[in-house]
Amino acid sequence: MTTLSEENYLKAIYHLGKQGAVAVSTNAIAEKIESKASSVTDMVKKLADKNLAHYIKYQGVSLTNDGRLAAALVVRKHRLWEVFLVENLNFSWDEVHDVAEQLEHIKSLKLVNELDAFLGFPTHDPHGDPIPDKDGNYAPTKSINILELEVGSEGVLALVKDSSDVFLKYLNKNNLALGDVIKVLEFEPFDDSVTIQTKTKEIIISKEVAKNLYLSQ
Amino acid sequence: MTTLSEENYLKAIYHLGKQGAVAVSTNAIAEKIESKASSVTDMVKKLADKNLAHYIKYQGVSLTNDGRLAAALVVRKHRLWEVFLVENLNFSWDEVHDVAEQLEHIKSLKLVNELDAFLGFPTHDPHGDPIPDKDGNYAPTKSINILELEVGSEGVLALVKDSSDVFLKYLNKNNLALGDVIKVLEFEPFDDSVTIQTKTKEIIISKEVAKNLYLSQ
DNA sequence: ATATATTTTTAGTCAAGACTAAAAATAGGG
DNA sequence: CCCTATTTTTAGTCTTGACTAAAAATATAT
Repeated sequence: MTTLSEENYLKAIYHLGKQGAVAVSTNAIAEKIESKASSVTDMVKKLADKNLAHYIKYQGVSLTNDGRLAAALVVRKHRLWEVFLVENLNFSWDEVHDVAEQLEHIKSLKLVNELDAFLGFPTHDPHGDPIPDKDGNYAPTKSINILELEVGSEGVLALVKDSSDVFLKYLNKNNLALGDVIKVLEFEPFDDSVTIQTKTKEIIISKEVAKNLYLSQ
Repeated sequence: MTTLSEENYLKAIYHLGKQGAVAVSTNAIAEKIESKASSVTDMVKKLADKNLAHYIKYQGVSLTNDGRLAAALVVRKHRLWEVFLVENLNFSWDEVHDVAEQLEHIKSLKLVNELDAFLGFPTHDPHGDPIPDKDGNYAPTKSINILELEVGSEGVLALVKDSSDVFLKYLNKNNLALGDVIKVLEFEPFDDSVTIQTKTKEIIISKEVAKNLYLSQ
């Protein structure tokens, strides 16, 4: 059985592992989890003892199959609860994170799977992130970042990578939501900002914003 | 902010306080919570420091107004989640306890209150226990124990006091559920067993069982 | 009323998980 | 290739919440 703290480390390694790196560094985990490298070293040894992680001193960490499945289950729970909060309890997409962060640690296989069924087996959470199935798998996402599109192309806003409430509130303010049709009108070479056509108006978004918006076509 | 452990102590004192006693004994709490008296002493001091409990050495513990409200909120959450599990996630009444025991510690006022609304503001959980409102209050229950009825009187099964899965499974096996009409047919003086008419058949229940069944009329 | 039994508290440990400061290993630049 | 900067680990502490064993207070019984 995994503790709450172990689950948070597994999740951090899981997410960091997704973005390329074969082995994740102690410091990267510490930063993600807002703790210190020394604490990470301790915990990572424990995960290795439990056969949840591969760990070689000074060489970084990666998940074992067991560890990856455990992490995926936490992510699955997190995202299913987010759907529940938005669809059934009138939460908005910028309010769900902290609560889902707690709910993801509730231990009951029946609970997760019944919740999944109750929600109609959703494939994505309110931010467009994919929901892993019981075995930790999900269909590879094919959405593409705005910065990689051609001028004139359009698509549907399918994923926002940053789920912080500051960013989501920015999107709310600009009337941008998942499912909206967006058209790329112009790239500005000076600062990499992008002019886009939203469902209500034309707006200029900075590179930092554009980096977090993914469209499906 | 209360910790998970503090909340469990508050809940124990709250429940023990309901059954009469003005001040609850260290040993009683230890037994309820399956810990040791010495651990209870430590925690109770902490609760007193936080103004959640009144505590006099060797004299027992009681809750302050703040403590009682905090405890009632935990109970409120526990019972609301039980309703959700049974009504929406296909849990049966003997499966909900362990999961609700975890869910009751999720911290989010919005979550509790939205859940309450989603469920249609239920007044009782699946075992017939009353659900406290936001302020910790609930209508006094007027159901009466089977052992206090007259022969020939009947009522609706409104509350089962023991919510352990062993007991609930016994009731399932005998086809007894909340809302069923039950008639008292005979009291046996030798062992205080009771013959009752259920919706399907006549059965004899032991004193131990009868003690836990409450009818409303 | 005093001796004994029971309950409660105190004192001292322990494990989990986090931290700081210092030591060790690795990486990078000249 | 060596010297320095950075990263990672180790060693030692701290806090929370629990425990055991011993001491202190209270309750009970003759």
